[in-house]
Amino acid sequence: MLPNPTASAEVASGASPWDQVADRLRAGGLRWTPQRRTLIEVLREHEGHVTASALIARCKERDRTTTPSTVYRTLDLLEELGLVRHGHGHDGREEYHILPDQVHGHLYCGGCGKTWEIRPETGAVIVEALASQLGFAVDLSHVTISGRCAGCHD
Amino acid sequence: MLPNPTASAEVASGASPWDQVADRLRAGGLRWTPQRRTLIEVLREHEGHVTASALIARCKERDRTTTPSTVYRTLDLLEELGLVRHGHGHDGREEYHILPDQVHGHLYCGGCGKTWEIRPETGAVIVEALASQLGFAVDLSHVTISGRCAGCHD
DNA sequence: TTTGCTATTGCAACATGTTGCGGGCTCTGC
DNA sequence: GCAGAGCCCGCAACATGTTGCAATAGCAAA
Repeated sequence: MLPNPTASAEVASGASPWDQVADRLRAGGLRWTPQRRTLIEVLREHEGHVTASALIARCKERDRTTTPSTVYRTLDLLEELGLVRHGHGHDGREEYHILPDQVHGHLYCGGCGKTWEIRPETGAVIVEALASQLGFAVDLSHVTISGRCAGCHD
Repeated sequence: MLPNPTASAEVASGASPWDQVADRLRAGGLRWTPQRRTLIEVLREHEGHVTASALIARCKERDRTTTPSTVYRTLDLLEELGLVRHGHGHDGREEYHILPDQVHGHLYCGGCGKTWEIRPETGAVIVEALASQLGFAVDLSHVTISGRCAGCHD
């Protein structure tokens, strides 16, 4: 593990955004609790997307007393801090994008059940189409678009 | 409104696709029950989109003994018959499109909370982008895309 | 260290869907 | 119009989220 400099100004290269969570919370008059620590630890172990229920399960492994409402509330907080983003899978269930580096959408194939990310170039076409035709600023990351992939056409 | 070209055979003028439901069910060895009749009656009164819970509530008004599981199961059946299509609203809750004349997507504005339909021309751009770049056949009707409308930009 | 403010937790209840099961009802064949 | 076959219903239990409330516990000031 890296040493933890906890710089208040800019982050030294190599530091993880998670290291600052405690301070960022306290700076806002919020609190650093064992339950929040547990969730952060779990999130550090993941990348990409995780369902809410998977996160709850992992938290329970570390702390048997974990309750779902606390996890959901903490995730809301982390979303406000920009550390996660929530979206909905093809079936409407919640999914969390961890440390979203860039906004990207998702495709779900009803044939094979796989999920793909929409590459920025492709996403840009969609965003642009809705922006120019309707003046609508799309947040592609919120939903999973369904359909059939190239390998599953009829 | 356009006439509805859904069925392969022609529909006599004035006839509603709902009139054929009973026969179409029986033709498949399925049954025409009071619970199904109630739901059909409710669906006839609606157009466009309805949430599942709204349908359940309306069914309960007509028949106090309505149970949710029956409604959901019947809606699944009707979806197989092509009379409704389900999708997910911006919050992941189920929504049903009644008598979908053409596939269309939906936009939800997180600012004002309104929902718009994506016009076929606009939808075509999106479908085309994903088809040509990824070979992915999008079903736009399944999800509600979130964002901010022209009136709600910052 | 102690004290006090109040953010946070865990519980309980609720909302929305899903699923397995036993008994009842629809339909068909006679 | 009766009886048999099996589709369907309602129930109960569960899965996933959300919300209100009283009690707890973080944090900072004294």
